[in-house]
Formats: sequence, structure tokens, C-alpha cells
Amino acid sequence: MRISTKGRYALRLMVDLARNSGAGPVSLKDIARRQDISDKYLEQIISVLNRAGYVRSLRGAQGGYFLQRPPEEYTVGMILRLTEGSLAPAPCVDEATAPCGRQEGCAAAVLRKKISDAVSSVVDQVTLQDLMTWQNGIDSECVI
Amino acid sequence: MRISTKGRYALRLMVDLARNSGAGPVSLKDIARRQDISDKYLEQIISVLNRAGYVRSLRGAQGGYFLQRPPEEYTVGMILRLTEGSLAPAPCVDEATAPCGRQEGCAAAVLRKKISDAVSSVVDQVTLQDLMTWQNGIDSECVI
DNA sequence: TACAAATCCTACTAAAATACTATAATATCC
DNA sequence: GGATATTATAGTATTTTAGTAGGATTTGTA
Repeated sequence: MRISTKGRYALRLMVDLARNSGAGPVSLKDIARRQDISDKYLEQIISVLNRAGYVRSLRGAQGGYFLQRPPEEYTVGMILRLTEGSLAPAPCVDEATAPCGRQEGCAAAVLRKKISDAVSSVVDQVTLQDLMTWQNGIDSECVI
Repeated sequence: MRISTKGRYALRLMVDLARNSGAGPVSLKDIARRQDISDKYLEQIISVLNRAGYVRSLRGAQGGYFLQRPPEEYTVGMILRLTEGSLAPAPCVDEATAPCGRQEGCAAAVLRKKISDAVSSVVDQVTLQDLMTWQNGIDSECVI
């Protein structure tokens, strides 16, 4: 029941991008240094965000990344689902073709759905902007 | 963000125990056969539940296990926390000594706590009895 | 009392997921 | 043309998960 580093790093990455936007694209190397995360690992993570259109990239010298949209338009759920895969507590919650074959009236399904909905209700509500606001006053490198 | 088989098997095991209680202790072998789970693996799982006092055991021939308390006194949260470890979405949510050292006002901490609370609000509310009720009408081997 | 059926206990292992690391190609600004 | 970026692909070490295996111990029953 853990969010892996991949999802957490993605959040930190996006918050970092949001905080440091304005003065041109932000290079991954800078983000990696500020967040103290391997830049090669971040590369893989941001490429997912890039392909999904969450960030835009500029190649070459003075290149880097920037957010495609304002921070309040990204929810934590969007980012985590992309990087973590599903947020469901077990296979078969959100899959149409449940392995057990009987989604209807199944105790397991009811329980899973409740957990899944509870998590979603949080992560789909909290935006990047919220994370930034909560973090204000604290120094920027606070770990998510 | 998954519940592992360990936690899920523990739930199935407990529901099975609850359903088959009344006629003396229930042997693990029977549970394993009904639930189609390796009995050796179940042994490890039930030993945790046993040490925690959630079930009682009787050794020797005609021995087995039975629930220590009525099904409505076990929550899903109790069982999952025991077998899965913490249900927190990341280290440092429920630990007093957060690795980042600054629990207060940290965006990460706020987010994690929200997720953790959301999950808890579900799993601490649902009891074994609920699972049994939801499962009524369905054949018993429905997989959690 | 011997035997069978059960729990208990410890250790081992295969496979998958996680968390990176490495290398090289490509693009762009100066 | 060179420094600085992103992009793409492949490889690897570590950890976690999900079991297996073997045997010791206990206890009811014949």
C-alpha cells in the first residue's frame, strides 16, 4: 500500500517545475540537483509525463522542460495514475474483466471499490497548486 | 498502491474461519483447499494472526484454528495493518520520526495524511461481518 | 503406546518489481 | 564546432513478494 519513488519523484518534479517556471525552460539537471534525485532516473519519469503532454520539452542548449498548463490544472491523481499505473488496491477493481469473473455482489469488489474511491477522492481533489501552497514558508527541498 | 496477496489471503482466511466456525476448530488444510491457496503460505500468514491473538489454535489431531472474537469485532484495517504492515502511502506518514525531519507544514506530510486517513476511514469501518454479509448469496470461494 | 493429523518453526528460493546506471544518438543555442 | 540539452534503449543491482521445503512438536484416537 505504498506509493513508489516513481510516483513521489514525479510529484516532486512537477512541483519543482511549477516553482521554477517563468524564466524559460528548466533543465532536468537542475531539478535533479535541487531534489537530490538521480537525473537519469528522472529522465525516465519525465519522459512519461512528456509523452502524456503534461510537460513540454525544448531540446538543445538552454533547453529543458516546462509545465504545459497552470499548476491548478494538474491533480495529484493525474500524476500518480500516470506514473504508478492504477491506484486501485488490487487487480480487478478498475478492470472491466475481473479475474474472478463476478464483479457483481462480490465482497471483495465492494471493499476494493470503497478503498479505491476513498483514495481517488483525495488525489483527484488535490492539485499541484495546493501542494505548492502547503509548501510555502517551508524550504523548497521538502521531500514528497 | 496495491494490497499484497498476504493481506488479501489473510482476509480470505479470516472470512473462511468465520463462515466455518461452530463445529470445532478449522484446520488450515481445509481452508487452503477451499480458498485454493498454498497451505504452507497460509501457515505463515496465520501465525501472524495467531501471535496477535486474532485467532486461537489447537494443536494435534482434530486441531485447527478458530476466531478469538465474533466477526463484527474485526475490522479489515486491523487485519491488513497486521499483515501488510502500515497502510500509509509512504514511509514517514505515521512514523513519529519522519526521515525529512519536518512533519509540520510539509506538503508531503499533508498529502500523505489525507490519503492515509481516507484509506483508514474505509478499512477501519468495514468488519469481517460486513464482508460475510456482502458475500451472502454468492458462492463462498469468491476471491478477495 | 503407536500412529496419524495437526500446528509450529526456520530456512531457503524463484520471480517480479523497484530503483537506478550506462551508453549513445540527436537536437539546438552560441 | 562545441557545449549543453533532451531522447531512446538497454542493462543491472537490490528489495520485495510469493511462495517451498523440511522437520520438530503436540495431541486425539485406535
